[in-house]
Amino acid sequence: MEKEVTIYDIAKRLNYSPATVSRALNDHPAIKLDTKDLITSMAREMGYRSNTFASNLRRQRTNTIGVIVPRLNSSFVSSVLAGMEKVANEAGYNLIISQSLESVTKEKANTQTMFNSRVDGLLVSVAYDTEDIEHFTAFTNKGIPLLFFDRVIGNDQFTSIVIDNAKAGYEATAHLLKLGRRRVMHITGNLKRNVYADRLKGYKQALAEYGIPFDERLVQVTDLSQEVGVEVARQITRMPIRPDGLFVTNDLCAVSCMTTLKQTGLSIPDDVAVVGFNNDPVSQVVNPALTTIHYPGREMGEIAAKSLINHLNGLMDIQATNTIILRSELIIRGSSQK
Amino acid sequence: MEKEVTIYDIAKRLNYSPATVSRALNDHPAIKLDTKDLITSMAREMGYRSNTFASNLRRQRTNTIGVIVPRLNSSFVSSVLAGMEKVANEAGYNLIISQSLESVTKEKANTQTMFNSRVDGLLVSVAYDTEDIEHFTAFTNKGIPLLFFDRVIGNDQFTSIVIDNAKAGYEATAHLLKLGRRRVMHITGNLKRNVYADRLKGYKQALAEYGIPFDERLVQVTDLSQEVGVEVARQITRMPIRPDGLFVTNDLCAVSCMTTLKQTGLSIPDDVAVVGFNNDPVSQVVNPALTTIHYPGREMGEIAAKSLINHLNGLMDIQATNTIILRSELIIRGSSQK
DNA sequence: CTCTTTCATGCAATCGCTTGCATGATTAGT
DNA sequence: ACTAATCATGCAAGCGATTGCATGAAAGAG
Repeated sequence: MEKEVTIYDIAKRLNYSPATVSRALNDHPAIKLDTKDLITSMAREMGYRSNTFASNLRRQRTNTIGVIVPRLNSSFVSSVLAGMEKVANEAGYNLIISQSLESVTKEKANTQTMFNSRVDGLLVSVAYDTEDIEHFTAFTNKGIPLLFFDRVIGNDQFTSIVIDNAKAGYEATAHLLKLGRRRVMHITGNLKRNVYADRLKGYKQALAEYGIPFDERLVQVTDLSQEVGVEVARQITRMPIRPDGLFVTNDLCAVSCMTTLKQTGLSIPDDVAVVGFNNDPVSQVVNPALTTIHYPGREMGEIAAKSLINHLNGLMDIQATNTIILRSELIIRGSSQK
Repeated sequence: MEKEVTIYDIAKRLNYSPATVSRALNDHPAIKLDTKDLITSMAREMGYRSNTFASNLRRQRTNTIGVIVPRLNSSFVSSVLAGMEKVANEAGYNLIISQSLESVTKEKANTQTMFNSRVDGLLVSVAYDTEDIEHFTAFTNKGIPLLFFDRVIGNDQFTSIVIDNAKAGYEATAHLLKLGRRRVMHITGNLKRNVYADRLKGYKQALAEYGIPFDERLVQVTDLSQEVGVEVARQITRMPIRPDGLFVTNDLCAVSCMTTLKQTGLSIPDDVAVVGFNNDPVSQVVNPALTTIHYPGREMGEIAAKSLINHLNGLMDIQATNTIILRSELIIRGSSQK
């Protein structure tokens, strides 16, 4: 176990003061070029590594961004994180990531941890049952920037990055209606979450536009799990008048529903045309391939991280921006159209 | 923007010394219970939050674990991370996560960052093209525990957490042979990686056991991407004597290969029986469902994190353990057997 | 050749917390 | 009642890097 090398060691060795060493290492303009070279090369030679804590302690900054997501093991979330990590890493920031497991309680605990870790900023996609945002006020009080993505909180004081969920919901539904479907069922999640509420809005709007009365029995609020898909399929087969279209706001759930429907002898898309959401890898491999909404996860992650970092570096003020909307896209595949 | 509360503020307010406050907050046995209560409640009242940097700086410890994975957006990796996060969080550790994007260069950079961030320990799954492990010696020199999982480096000085890839490879292949298949093709990844080398070993062993000569033309080393799957399918259709079995060491690749084969009119499993690897969600939804090896990602993450943390807390010495092998399992589905 | 700038560097305080050692106050032991 | 042991707390020295201000030397001005 070697001893840790500090700027004092370098200073002593070269007969400079620690101050000069510190400045040289940070490329301070007041230091002669020769000196800088000398110091940096000696630092390398001695195996110096800067002590982030001492530095953070002194400058009151951490170069760390906190990320809170509902769950880590989802294809969408991992794309988002991949995007964030890339951007953050390039900008010299670290990411500390935690999952709320869809519970506010855990979300609050995580928020507190992030707060204590003194992250420079926070990126959040809220849990399934988050209602208020009090646990984030600590951040705003301290002026720590906070940015919501995907699952956002409808609140003017925070910047959000989302797709136009209403438009996506509209397009998904309109697509089915355009194909002549008239009884379109809609399976979605907790309507407190913007993403689901907005998609429902789009669904209703499309119905209205096609002159079809809204039937609330065709809308089901669920947890969008794979089990729910199976359950819904069973219900459908038992219904006296079956829906001829199905818009599920999650691909995994849509797929499990679709395959169950197929097993019971229904034909996709003839009997029921299905549209999912997210463009999860499964949507492409299922048979027939699932029509879905492409959700730009990676881009969302990149933009979220970039916005936050730009703000931190004073290049941009996210307070000024209220909402950033990314482009989403309907991808038509075999589950809705031959 | 409020001012930050420190233990000095609390001390002054209660007429104690900062030392006592510090001890009380850390539940030190030498402090009277009354005093502790008094101090903790005052801390809460004043909105105190401990300064991790000052603390880390002083104790030379970070309570942070670094994780380096090849890529974030894979179903397997996200399960692993989910497991790690859960365990780490419960034990009061933070995770800082970065991806090598399958490049040693980036892996080295990430390693350096982790080193500078002074993580207490490191969990690594190496990149596709990592050859040597010199970039990790800095850790061993400093006595920072290092633990490899999944993609490990065959080196005695490090602890590894893996599944028995040879056994899994054997079972996958033997399954196909047991079904009467005689020309089993094997699509795999870089043989420098233990996971692929071992699976190949298992493949060979099964062949030997069934008295089938090894034919190296039936083994292809690829990057296991979805494109490769398509490519391989094309090759197969062009082959004069087609394989009747296919063992692909990645579900996504297997699935894209399988669907392409189906498109060209071949029947699965009649013409070609397919076995994948990982039990990725896609394996269940594809038609026919893909026979695969269940890879316990979540468990692997949990065990990796737990082992590291136990080691850090002195409850266990990972130096003593060389390899931890998790149970994997062949899941037989329609792609190999009706 | 003297006086003012400019340049390169050093001094020393500071960030907030931890901890070995010292100390005074209780309590226990005989 | 007197000494020893125990307890609760305080003192002060760090941990390593940063930075406003000061300083001595070199360069430029007249």
